[in-house]
Amino acid sequence: MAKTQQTPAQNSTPPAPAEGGGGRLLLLDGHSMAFRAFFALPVDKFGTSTGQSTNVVYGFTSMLIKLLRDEQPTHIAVAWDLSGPTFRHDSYADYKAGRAETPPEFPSQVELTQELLRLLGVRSVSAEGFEADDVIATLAGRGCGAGMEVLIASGDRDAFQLVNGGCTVLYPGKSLSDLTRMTPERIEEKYGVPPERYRDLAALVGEKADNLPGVPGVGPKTAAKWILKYGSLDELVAHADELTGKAGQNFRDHLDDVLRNQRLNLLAPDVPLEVGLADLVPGAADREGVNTLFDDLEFASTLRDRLFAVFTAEESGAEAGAGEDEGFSDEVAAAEPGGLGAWLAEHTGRGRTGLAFEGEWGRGTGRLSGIVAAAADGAAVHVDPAALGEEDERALAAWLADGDRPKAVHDGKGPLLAAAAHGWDLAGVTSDTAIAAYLVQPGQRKAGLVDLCRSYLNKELVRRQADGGQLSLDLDGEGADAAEAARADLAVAARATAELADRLDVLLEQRGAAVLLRDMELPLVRVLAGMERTGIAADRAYLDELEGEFAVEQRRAVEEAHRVVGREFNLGSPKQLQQVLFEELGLPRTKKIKTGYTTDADALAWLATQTDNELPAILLRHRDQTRLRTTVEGLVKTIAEDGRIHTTFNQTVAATGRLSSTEPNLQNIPVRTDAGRRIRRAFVVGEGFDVLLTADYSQIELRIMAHLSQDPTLIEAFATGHDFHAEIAARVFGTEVGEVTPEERARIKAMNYGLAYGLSEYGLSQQLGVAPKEARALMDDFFVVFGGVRDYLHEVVEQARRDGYTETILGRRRYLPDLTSDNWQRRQMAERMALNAPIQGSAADIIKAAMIDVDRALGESGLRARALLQVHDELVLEVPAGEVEDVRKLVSEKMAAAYDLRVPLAVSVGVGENWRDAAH
DNA sequence: GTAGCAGGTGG
DNA sequence: TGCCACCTGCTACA
Repeated sequence: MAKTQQTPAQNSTPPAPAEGGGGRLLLLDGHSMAFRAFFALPVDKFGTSTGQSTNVVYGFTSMLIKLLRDEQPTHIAVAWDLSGPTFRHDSYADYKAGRAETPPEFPSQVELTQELLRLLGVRSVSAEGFEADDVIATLAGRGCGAGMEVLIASGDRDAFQLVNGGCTVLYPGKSLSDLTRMTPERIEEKYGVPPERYRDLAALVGEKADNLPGVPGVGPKTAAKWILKYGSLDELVAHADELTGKAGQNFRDHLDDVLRNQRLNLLAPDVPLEVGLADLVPGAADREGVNTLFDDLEFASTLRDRLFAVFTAEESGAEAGAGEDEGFSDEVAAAEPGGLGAWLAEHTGRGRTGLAFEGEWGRGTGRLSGIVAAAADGAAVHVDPAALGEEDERALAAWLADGDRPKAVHDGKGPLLAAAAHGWDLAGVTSDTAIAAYLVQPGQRKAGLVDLCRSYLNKELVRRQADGGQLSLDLDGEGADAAEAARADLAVAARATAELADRLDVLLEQRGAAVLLRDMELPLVRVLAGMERTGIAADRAYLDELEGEFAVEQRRAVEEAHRVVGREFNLGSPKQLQQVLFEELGLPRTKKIKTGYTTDADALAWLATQTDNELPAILLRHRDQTRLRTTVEGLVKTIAEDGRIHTTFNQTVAATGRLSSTEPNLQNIPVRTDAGRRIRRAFVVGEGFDVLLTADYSQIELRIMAHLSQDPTLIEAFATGHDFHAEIAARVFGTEVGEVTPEERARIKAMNYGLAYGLSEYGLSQQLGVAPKEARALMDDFFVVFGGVRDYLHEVVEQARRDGYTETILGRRRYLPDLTSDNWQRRQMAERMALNAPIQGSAADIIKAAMIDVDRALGESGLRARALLQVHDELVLEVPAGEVEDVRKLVSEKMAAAYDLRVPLAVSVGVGENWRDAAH
């Protein structure tokens, strides 16, 4: 095994790179780089929910991506140390002795990293009895011999001895990704000796990590000076007597150590290996395997994107024409002037056309700067809306609006609004892949086109524009290329959309959700787009006035607080608040949170009862006023030029099937307090209309619970009761409705709503301010009367556990894998979700159906009234004076008839000049 | 500049 | 120790 000793140093005569080069060989020292990764990234910040650390795998992968991208090697190998002893131990028993223990989080990650490399088609190499360094030296020597350019990524300085004109070491600095190129010049500059003498220098200085002590008092400076003077360590030894001073004496005393060091730090150039250079060309990556591994490691998709970007780039470069099964064609024709109509007629007559759009949209409007239509026959055409002749524009508009030309889009509401701004309609959309994917898997975090292609087609969608098509300054005259890349990207997106739509159709059919997409979500897109385009009028002057008023109150509270405490502090900082309340004023501690003790409204209200100090009350007032002011401020900022606020409704966010509203969120405008309702007063009826009309479902979730549980008592309560909560209270407490006290009613109401959330007895007791025992008793009383509800709640969780998902009345599923988790907390959480999802989700189904029905009925009856907002169980419409009664009737009928439950769907309607006054 | 937390609004 | 959202300000971090 000790056959290295007699071989000459292989780096003394570097083979010149062959003419034209024989490729580029990248060699990585696996353990060394993995170790660097471990210390570069905090281990406690990188881990999965199951406790597997991932900082090494992440850092290593990240570094590998950078290397592949920057260096574009043709051959790659990663060398690993094996656990057993090496020839160096045979020669020096204390080699590497006294090393710190490897961190416990390290070994398992080395295995994961090796697994990842295997999946990526990158060879790992090691040899028994040798270190990774020796393997690298051997491969580097062979690479150089074959005329290849060699790159070595290693955090071990021993590798410096391998550096020559054709071999560079990439040495990591503080962060793993900034690798210094150690060329002969750089080494000489840094250490004062050429790379072939680096071993001599290292032998003199020693290597602490390997337990190889050098000459005491001799650092790199002295060592370099000596080596330069005598030419080499061998010559230095021959002239040892000439060295003067303490250092010279030390050298003579420690000569054995130095010679041992020199012997040991020589890297073996001829390790027997099972692989040859030809084996180091990366094989095909196992994408599915990589995805599965990344899923297990809970890595974000950004890392995957970067990884696959370099690997697909490599492959497409290596084997041209291999793109038939992988990825999507980016071929696209430019529309011939005047020929667009003919092209569309020729290619889109059969099958569904995938569409992709470029431009900007949001807040109810937009602009298109590019469209690609990818027909089912494989052909694709690019259209630049700005450069469209009259004839082509007519042809395009007609085709887009043609309901008989089936189309697939991805997240089409924005493009629909943008198209509308150009005067075009978009009809015949038979799939929106963003929505279809949401119906298949509503909980998923990211559902961009790239992610969906990966999940459902096992294909990579590779974009040519690095910035994803964002506008960038054209400073270097690459405008033409950028435009071409943008077209290619759109073509890829259009083809991907079409293919995805087909795949998702199959999955939806299997899940019985195809109808949900076709008859509910897709028609709803148009309704939502209409609401966003219309917006709701806002009274800016009134809001300005309101803001001033709230600001004055806020300042007043700040001053009072400062006066009470005796110094200035930031009332908005929970941290400073804790300091003041609990340390300076010594008030009793509240509930613990991550960062100390809570200062939330409940806690402050409690503190106010515990002390004579006015501060808690002042803080509460300050919170209220601040909140109101920022809400108003935010709203004012979003008023568009037309004096209206155009929110954006998101159809694919809430896991239960609800809509959400952003920029601004108009679904959480205050209503519960007087001050809050003053803000609602700012939402007014717009010009050309006379009133806002609001219509909401009464207790829709409880009605759904009655329907789903089929509890006879609950159903009966809905059939007869006017005051529902009092009705239930009477049944629970065994009294007449008229005798129910307000307190009893409040308790029952809290429980009624809590039931659908999986409320615990503790939670109920907290909310009611009673002992947990009392809450328990109340729940028991309730379930004695409403046994069907208890059975239902129990059964819905059990069924979800069996099936893996819950379902709404219209078959909208929510998958809850955590129902079978070993982790109690996660399982509990999943059970509460399972309890709630069918109820909240069915309510969402019902109001969505109602919105579509109302919209259609308004259109068919020729009324001008229009929907503006949806707030989960409420619709807000804008209505001309002459239509109020018709609309009131139409809306309440359509909403009540949206779905046939076992109990009636009660709808209450209000009318007023503004949103506050339209309440009922 | 960004991410996570605390706190708060709605249904 | 109650479900589903969104937003703002503060703080620590890079």
